[in-house]
Amino acid sequence: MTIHSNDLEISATLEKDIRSGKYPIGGKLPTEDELCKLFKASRYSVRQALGSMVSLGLISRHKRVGSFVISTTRVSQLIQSVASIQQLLNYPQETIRETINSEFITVDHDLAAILQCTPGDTWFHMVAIRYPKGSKIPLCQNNIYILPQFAGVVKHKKHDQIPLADQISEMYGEVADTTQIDIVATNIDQATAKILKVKIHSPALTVYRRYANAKGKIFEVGIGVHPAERYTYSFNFKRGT
Amino acid sequence: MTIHSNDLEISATLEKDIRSGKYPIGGKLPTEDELCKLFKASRYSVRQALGSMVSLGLISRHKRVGSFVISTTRVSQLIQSVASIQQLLNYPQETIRETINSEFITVDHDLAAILQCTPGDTWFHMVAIRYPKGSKIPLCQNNIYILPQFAGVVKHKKHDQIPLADQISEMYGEVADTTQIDIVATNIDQATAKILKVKIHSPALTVYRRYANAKGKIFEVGIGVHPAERYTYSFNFKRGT
DNA sequence: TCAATTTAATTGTTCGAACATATAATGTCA
DNA sequence: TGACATTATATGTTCGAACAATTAAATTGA
Repeated sequence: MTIHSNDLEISATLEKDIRSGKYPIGGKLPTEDELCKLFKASRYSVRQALGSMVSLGLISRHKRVGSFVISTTRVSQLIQSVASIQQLLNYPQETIRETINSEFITVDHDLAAILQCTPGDTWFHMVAIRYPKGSKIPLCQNNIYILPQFAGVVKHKKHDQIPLADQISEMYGEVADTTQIDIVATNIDQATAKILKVKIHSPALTVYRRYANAKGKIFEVGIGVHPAERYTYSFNFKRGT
Repeated sequence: MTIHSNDLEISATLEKDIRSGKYPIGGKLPTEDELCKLFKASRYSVRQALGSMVSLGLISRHKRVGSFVISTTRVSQLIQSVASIQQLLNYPQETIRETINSEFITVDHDLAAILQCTPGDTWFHMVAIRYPKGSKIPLCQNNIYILPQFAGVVKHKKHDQIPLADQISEMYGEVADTTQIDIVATNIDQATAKILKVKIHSPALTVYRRYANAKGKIFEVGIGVHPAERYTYSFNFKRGT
């Protein structure tokens, strides 16, 4: 293609040499200068090549020291990425959340384990039902617990339309850095069965969502109970790099 | 820090200008040459800056045309990434898979919907039970379907220890490009209840895993039935960029 | 011997220049 | 008018050079 030897040729050759064992794991690659002479290329191209190998997880580089082989194969990861917290739950677009109760509570022993906090702490508790738009059949029951300082979200004008975590982010600047999701199979108890209009003990998917900020502090926990036939948790992974 | 104006200053300034509306969405940034004069920097630094803005999802660039603003805020995504297919199921490290049956089958109408193939196709079907190491209590029952040309995996020496998808990748070079996971709550039927040593109709988590190659062709489908109290599907997301 | 200082090797950043490449816009000709 | 060729323009790639920054190793000194 081009008249110069380029960064792609260089990294491809080095990658081959690493796989072949010429540069073993833990071994040191030639310095940039040596590679320039080896490939008759400029330092620019050599550095482009080495840079791409770093991002592929093949080598690491250190000032004053050099480049070292850390793997013979590219790190290839399966990645799921979602644009918003709402997508994590992949509800059909058009669903409505209706809050049926909200109050400040004192955390007991059992709840403390779920919220990963200390018994006696105060949290704000909301119970909500989610319906498909225009339908009377509830999709799920949601128990939502948030730190008391964020209780003001109930006054948000679009309160019932956008996810609570987004409201908290918008109103208080507390942003979900990590989101942990646990999914378990359960039987629906009597009280919930009545709300969801299903038979008692029918199977359900219960989804725990824990939102934590960058410091690891959990500020919202949602517990969704979904009748089995009304909800499938579904997602997919794509191989990266 | 440095005596030159650098790529970070340039991209920071441009990002600010985009947020302030100086360069609105859909608008065109100055050309590289103009930016060089504007920032009194070399084209190298300008291009570094523009490159980073592309990867942040702020602008797009086109030869002969220029750079265009596509967003006023960085794309910030929640990302789950796993290193291996095994982690997708997050079984405890030490579990054993025992194959209790394997045969070639002809796909009927119902199964065709699950395998997303045509009724009458031939697949290879295996039934396996997974146990915690040293225990007699089964963790789950697995129905695994693979394309017939990969049936040779049963002869693999470590057959019962490494994930099937990894074996197929190793023996046949067919690699999972995308993996779709569907999770539903179910009741355990009589036959499965006996195998898993639980009461009939007790709740279970059923996990469908569909592995497809880069062309989108599904080559393995696994259906795992996990008694509720023995398994929780759990994962977490971290905010990217 | 050991701590502080200096040296030197290597990667990191930036520059100016040249040429390659893609393509929108323009021009040409039947 | 419309198909085809040409041109101009902006981005894409590579070069050689200079200096900055970091830090392992060597040197120095008490």
